[in-house]
Amino acid sequence: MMTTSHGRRATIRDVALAAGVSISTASNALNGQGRTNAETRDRVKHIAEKIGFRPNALARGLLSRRSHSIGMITNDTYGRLTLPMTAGVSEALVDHGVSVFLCATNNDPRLARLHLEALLDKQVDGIIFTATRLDLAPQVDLSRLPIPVVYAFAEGPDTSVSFVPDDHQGARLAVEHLLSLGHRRILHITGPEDFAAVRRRAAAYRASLGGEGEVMFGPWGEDWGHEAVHRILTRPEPRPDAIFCGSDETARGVIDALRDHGLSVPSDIAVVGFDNWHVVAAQTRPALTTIDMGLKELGRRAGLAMLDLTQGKPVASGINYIACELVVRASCGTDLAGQSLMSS
Amino acid sequence: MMTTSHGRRATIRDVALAAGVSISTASNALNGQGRTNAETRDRVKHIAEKIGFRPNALARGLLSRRSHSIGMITNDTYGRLTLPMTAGVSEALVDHGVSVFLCATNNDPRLARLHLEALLDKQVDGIIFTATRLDLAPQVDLSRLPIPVVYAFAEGPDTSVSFVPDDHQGARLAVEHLLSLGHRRILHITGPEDFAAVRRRAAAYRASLGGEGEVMFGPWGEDWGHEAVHRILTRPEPRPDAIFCGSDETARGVIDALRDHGLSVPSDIAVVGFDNWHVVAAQTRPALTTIDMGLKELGRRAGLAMLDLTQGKPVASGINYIACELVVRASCGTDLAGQSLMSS
DNA sequence: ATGAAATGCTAAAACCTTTTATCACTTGAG
DNA sequence: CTCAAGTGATAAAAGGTTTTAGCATTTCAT
Repeated sequence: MMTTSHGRRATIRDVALAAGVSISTASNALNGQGRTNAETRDRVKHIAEKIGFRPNALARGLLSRRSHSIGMITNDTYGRLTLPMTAGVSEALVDHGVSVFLCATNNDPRLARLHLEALLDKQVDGIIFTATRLDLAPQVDLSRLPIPVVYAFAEGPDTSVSFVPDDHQGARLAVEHLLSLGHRRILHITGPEDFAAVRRRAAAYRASLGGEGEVMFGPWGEDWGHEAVHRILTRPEPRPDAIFCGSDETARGVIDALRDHGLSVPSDIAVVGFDNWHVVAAQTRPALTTIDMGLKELGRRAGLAMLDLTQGKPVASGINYIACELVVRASCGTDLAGQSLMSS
Repeated sequence: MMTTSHGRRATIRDVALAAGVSISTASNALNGQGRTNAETRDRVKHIAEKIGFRPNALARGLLSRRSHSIGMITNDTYGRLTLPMTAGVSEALVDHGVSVFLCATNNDPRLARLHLEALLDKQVDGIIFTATRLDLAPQVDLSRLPIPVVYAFAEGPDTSVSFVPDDHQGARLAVEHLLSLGHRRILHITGPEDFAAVRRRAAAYRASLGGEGEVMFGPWGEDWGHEAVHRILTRPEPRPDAIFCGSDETARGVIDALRDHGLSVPSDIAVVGFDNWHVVAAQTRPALTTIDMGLKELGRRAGLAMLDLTQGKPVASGINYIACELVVRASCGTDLAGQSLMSS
């Protein structure tokens, strides 16, 4: 990183001086604007490169009214959801010179307001709001801002642009995978019913089974998996041959409980999870077949939408559902095993 | 958020116009600089508040050469370590109007360079480098930057300022907890020896046992926990009465394996982990007693150091070790149980 | 040879704020 | 009554960039 003799970063003034041209000519040459002699242009560019000139984004932003930075507001201090999404946003934008301010509000309205004010003062080109839960509202009013707002893993008002995982499609993917492996008595053990995502997954599960099926709602966490398994094994009805879980944690609890009861996964009962939370899914024994919500892709999409918005391009408002993916590990048997089971 | 009639954000010009004073007077009044009549000052302030004036940080930064933003560069896409630290940094700085750019490099040198250039262009006041591993070097050269660099959960060159968890003290905490509960044959099952943190924890473990003890190095993950337990249970020597694990994941594997072998935790063997990674530690059965590295506090400290550096205050270079904390859950028995065991 | 058009460059304004130097005016002391 | 000091306000410069309008100069067609 070169600097001029007086220690500061090289400015376009230094370039102009060294090239023996005016500041405007230097600017024109570097940006390909106006009428410039090819020879002059090359000379200026060469000198700029030599002394390591890079335009001051503050000055540029002041003039263009675009700071090339956006704010991301999250209530997540833990990181499981936010960081993959932020990485996706950032990845989509860094090639366009846009950087991302990350603001963790910790669910504190005061902090949220403080962060928002700082972002607006810094003239961010837009704001992406993210939550740990689809149906969680921001702690500050984002509806009357003079800049575009995009919701990622959150649902904004109808007129806004939102990106959320396609829970419906994801749940269908899970159930259809089980069906394709020949399972018919599929149970759904999931989280609390007041979560929007939980209700959607349950609805899709029922739809995939033609309206049949049984859903057990409960708290998040492994304990509920244990508890739910205990309940179904101590009742008379026929046992399920597969369990679709609303989260990887629940699935892990379920699998551990099944083992404790002497049942083997996947040969006695197949299990599929939801989240593809690596630390849980990969470490479960057997490793968990589960649904990946594509958070990084979701972030990337949100970032691209933001880019269009800041460039004045029209973006369709409403909710964009990002497709989930099935990640096959061992807890349902492999696809091959499934095939042979079908053909036998 | 009020705006002027022409739609843009209110500027100090609007304030001056509305108050019937010059721009300089308005600025002086708002900032308490220069000589200003008390009555004028109040009037200007009142009007500024009324029309919702907030100074443009870009213009201000251009003049003061302080952008009131810093960059945070991480190679972590997963978030377990980075987000708590970022939240800590952000929390320490938001009250001073400083915002944080988060840059996930995904371990890609090209991306790292791109991010760094964008940060420098935006005139960030400093950069905090973070890694998922203490002994991981940045993918770009940070040693010749014109702005201060702080290392968080990473060790920079001698002349720089670094913050890392006190692995030594943390490991001692774990071993001493086990000793205080009456355990004497304490085994250490941990990660790969080429990790700096692993070697430190192992050294502290040995030191706490007066140079005795046995360390089993292996890969991270639960599998290694299973494998290690299998080894020690199939050999003739006397069994350990406690196991100190180098990570919560390993600890979970250990506990599960012990249960599989018919041993009970904590009554047969006590187990303590390292990380306090909530999803693992809280869900393990029994819930894991473990060491918390205080990542948020580490981030806060790094943020405060950065604040001092950007204000030209001297900051001692070198490595700052942040104290770990013991989090008691159930896998060693409770402290009370320990007390009664000692007194019996 | 002459007017029009094209070419290459530059001065100046604009973005918004803070600070410095300066001006006009009042007050108080001698 | 005069001079010095103090008071309250302001014009202008500075920070770094881009863009607009304009100025010479050259080229070309007539």
